[in-house]
Amino acid sequence: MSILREKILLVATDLFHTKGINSTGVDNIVAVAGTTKMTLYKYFRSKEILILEVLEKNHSDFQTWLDGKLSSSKKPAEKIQQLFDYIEEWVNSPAFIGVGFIKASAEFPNEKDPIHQLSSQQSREFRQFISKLAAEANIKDADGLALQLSLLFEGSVQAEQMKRGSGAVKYAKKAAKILINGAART
Amino acid sequence: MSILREKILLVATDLFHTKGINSTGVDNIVAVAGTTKMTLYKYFRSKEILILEVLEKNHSDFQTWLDGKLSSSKKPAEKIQQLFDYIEEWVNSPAFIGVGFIKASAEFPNEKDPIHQLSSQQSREFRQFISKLAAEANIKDADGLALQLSLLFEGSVQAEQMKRGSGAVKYAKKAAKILINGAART
DNA sequence: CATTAACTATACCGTTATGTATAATTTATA
DNA sequence: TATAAATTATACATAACGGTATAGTTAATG
Repeated sequence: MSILREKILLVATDLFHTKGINSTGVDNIVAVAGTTKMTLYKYFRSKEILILEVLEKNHSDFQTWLDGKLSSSKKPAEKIQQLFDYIEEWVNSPAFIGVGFIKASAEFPNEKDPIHQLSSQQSREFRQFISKLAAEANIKDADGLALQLSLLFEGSVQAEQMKRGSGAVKYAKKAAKILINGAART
Repeated sequence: MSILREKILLVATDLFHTKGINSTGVDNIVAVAGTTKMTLYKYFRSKEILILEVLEKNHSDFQTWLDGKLSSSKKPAEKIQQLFDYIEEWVNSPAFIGVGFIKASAEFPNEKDPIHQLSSQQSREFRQFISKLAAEANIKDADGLALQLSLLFEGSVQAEQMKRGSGAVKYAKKAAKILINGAART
């Protein structure tokens, strides 16, 4: 609702990705967002809450975007085939800055940490999303294929983080097609 | 050479992985290592230098271990096939705590940062190592296959970081075999 | 116009961070 | 034992961190 709240979320998202989460202070965020700490703490009780909300927004935004893209294909078998086409489009878009739950799990390695737990949950949700696509395409070991495709996905994002413009997704896409076709035959 | 120097490197490695790099202070390191800051700063000019040395030791230790394992196989075609067997052994060993350059690149996203640059370099070196294995096994697109296998590797480590004992490597191994066999036929 | 809500400005608290200065103390070695 | 090197102990400097308190200011709304 509030314009400032949105702005803070937006700026935090950007700074977290370009500078790292722990290396981004709230002073830094409010300065870039053009507001003050009082306003930030009015909308977010703590920095941890802010981080969690940023993660949630990122993840739901991506899922919404991906759902929209995939909804154009009617046949399930086409959907899973096109998954990496859209991932490639997304990763190679100028707006791409990384995947929140991958970075967050590295900065908050403790499995008891709420931030780590949310990251882990989002990673699992994405894998289940792929598994559902695979199951609808009548692939027998849907979970197994989904796990493999998620490895390619996370590996690609990791590679892109190491070196922007690495072109890793192109090869991930090729690998994905091979794995999907292999799984479909069983 | 110095016993304290080794101890500091060991403790820093452990804390960086279990708590994160930016969340681990030098006070914390020296307390666990049973020494003082003066000694730490005698051996390492700055925390950044310490991080870089930890990364270098991690990487060379892993490469040395992997080289040793692979040297038992004489035939090149066997080596690339066994790569993920050893990766699985390594990831599932109790001593496994993660891959330094993956975490470091997440905590230091700026491509100009020396820590990020070293991470990126180590990731590239590992990929080239796989590529050499593939080339020796007479695989045509050795670089392409190496990239794909490295995606599976980094994705697996990422998955294991999200949830310890995920069993992701088992499926990465299966995927690797499919991709290797597919590439070998070309 | 008056009231209320949203927002800014600024100073501050306590803690922790990296890194250094200084002096005392242990350990090794000639 | 005398000397030098390694290590400890401790205090400190400086800065940044997350978070709060207080007061002032703007903007919307009845």
